[in-house]
Amino acid sequence: MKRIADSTVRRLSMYLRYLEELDTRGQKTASSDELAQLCGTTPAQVRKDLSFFGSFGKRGLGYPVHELTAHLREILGLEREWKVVIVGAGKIGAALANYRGFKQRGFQVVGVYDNNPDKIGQPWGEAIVRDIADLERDVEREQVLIAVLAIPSDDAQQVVESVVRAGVRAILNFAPTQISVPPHVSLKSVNMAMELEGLSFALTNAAGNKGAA
Amino acid sequence: MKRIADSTVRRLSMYLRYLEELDTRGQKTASSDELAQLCGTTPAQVRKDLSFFGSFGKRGLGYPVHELTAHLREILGLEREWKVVIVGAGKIGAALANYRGFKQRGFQVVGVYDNNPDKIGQPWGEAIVRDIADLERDVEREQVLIAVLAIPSDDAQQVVESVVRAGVRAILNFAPTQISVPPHVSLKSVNMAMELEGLSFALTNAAGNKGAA
DNA sequence: CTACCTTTGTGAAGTATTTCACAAGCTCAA
DNA sequence: TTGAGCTTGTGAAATACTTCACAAAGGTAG
Repeated sequence: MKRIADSTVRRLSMYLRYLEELDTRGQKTASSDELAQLCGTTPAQVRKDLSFFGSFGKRGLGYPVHELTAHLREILGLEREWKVVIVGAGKIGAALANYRGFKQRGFQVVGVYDNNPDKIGQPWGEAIVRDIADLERDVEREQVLIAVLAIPSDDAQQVVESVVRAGVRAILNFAPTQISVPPHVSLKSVNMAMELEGLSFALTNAAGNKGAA
Repeated sequence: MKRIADSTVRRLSMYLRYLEELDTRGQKTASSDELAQLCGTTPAQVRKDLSFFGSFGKRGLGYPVHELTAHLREILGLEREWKVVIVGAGKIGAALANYRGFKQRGFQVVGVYDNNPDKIGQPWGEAIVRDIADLERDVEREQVLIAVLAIPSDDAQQVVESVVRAGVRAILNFAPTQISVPPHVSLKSVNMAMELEGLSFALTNAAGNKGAA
């Protein structure tokens, strides 16, 4: 199968979000045009994105909402549960663990870790903060495949290496630093400073910039 | 001036981060190769990115760390202070307000707003949570140009319209929904669900995916 | 059953971004 | 001053992504 662009995957995720909403409302079909408007893209883009994975629509009618929802879930790998560990019991970690969409989409937080003795053992949402010293062992035993890093930059690479050794295959990094992973591990980084600086740039060099989502 | 790609701006931001580090350590020059390795990109990319804005390097030697740092700050619009309001006094808002890099880079949080009566008036970091009803008036009076939205999806569009009316020109949106802004307003969205689903996709369709930063 | 309207799926065209590759410039050493 | 060794800056090539545009279907009304 052809390589799928990252931008395409992000849009699929967005289509899914709005299809679920339409499905809840009982809408039976949606055209590429309708989806495009909801998601802020173009009809051609919607059709092209979906066409990488099959022919889900009916000409003259549009896409069957409920079925397409199921297809997208499958494509994105959301039919199964993914075990996730959160490393770093700070504010970002808390925001993530709190986030409802998380569980809804099949991401099950099996543990929260920190290296601060004041936090270890404290209750934290439904869980209890564990010692980061146990992270590697736990990840291996529970076969966790996804780790979310919400820790200071200096500790990030070290934790990455530890969880990768333990079998983690995907990492979502909130530390504002570059980290490196072996080729078989997927990595996404979210960097708030970068986003804000992007806005600063846009404001500074304003000359009819259109804002991008 | 030619339009600068979003990806380029993000990399500039990253170069800046590492240049500051090198500068602190007293390193005088850095080659495109060194920067590329630190940032996980290629030397050609570094040179091309910088070349959009001028010739900062010396052939045979590399880029002068301290000067380039200053140039990048200027390019990114970080020489001035930007007033920022945070809308939504939840976990994400807290994570942002807490974030040191924020102030360091010249983003000054002038107010935190919420619509929950239990939160309004409560201390929150160094500030006090204000009533969202006052948001529009305050933004206008203080001439705030940047708003960060950390509120539920349903409220997002409405708040956007309010702050845009009040003069905001850039929005960083953490609500997992599509929002629309007039052409003169810049918008960036961070969507954790989307990132995680991207990882789920990568794991599901694993076939030698290289992890992207 | 036919005519007409709508909307998909998709090659081809058009843009945008990244990578290549190399002339030109700077430093240093002798 | 010259030559060797690096490293930049940049058109051109390659690749990636988006948009176009239209034939092929499905639906519906009469």
